[in-house]
Amino acid sequence: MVSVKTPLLFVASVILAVIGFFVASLILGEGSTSIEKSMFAVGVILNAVLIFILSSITKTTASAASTSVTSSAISNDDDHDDESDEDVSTLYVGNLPYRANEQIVKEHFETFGYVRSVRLMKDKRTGKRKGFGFVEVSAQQADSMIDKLNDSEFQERTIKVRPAKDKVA
DNA sequence: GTTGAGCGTT
Repeated sequence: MVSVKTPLLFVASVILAVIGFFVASLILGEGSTSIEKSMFAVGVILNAVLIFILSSITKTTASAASTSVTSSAISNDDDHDDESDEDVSTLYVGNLPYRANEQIVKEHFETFGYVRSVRLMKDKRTGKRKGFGFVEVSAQQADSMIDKLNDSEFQERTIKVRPAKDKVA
């Protein structure tokens, strides 16, 4: 946002400084020193900064409409996490075997209902699975799937299935 | 290549 407009401010300041320097040469006359001309140019730069701040505040308000239009065009999430169509609820599943991947977990959950997506949490550094994850299922079948899958056997382990905290649509 | 209670990611 600001980082995009910062080069513009720099270029504008330089241009205005050059213009201000020559304007100062005309106004102040031949007897003026280069310091006086430079001070005039500094004043022009400060004006440019002030105009930039005011315009940025104005564009922040004005860009709200254009941003909403742009964001609607940007928000084309082609991923599998598009929740705009289905009514899904996220389930927390814990005590998973480390060797279980997302595909086998999804297949196991699909035996009891619709599964939107499966995300098994991994360590950010090593990338190894941490033994729990989140499964987005149909909100209509969520309670039924929890009842069927919680404390059930999966890969020689008793998994825990509960409604996920926070991020609930 | 190991471990075992846990509520995360863009």
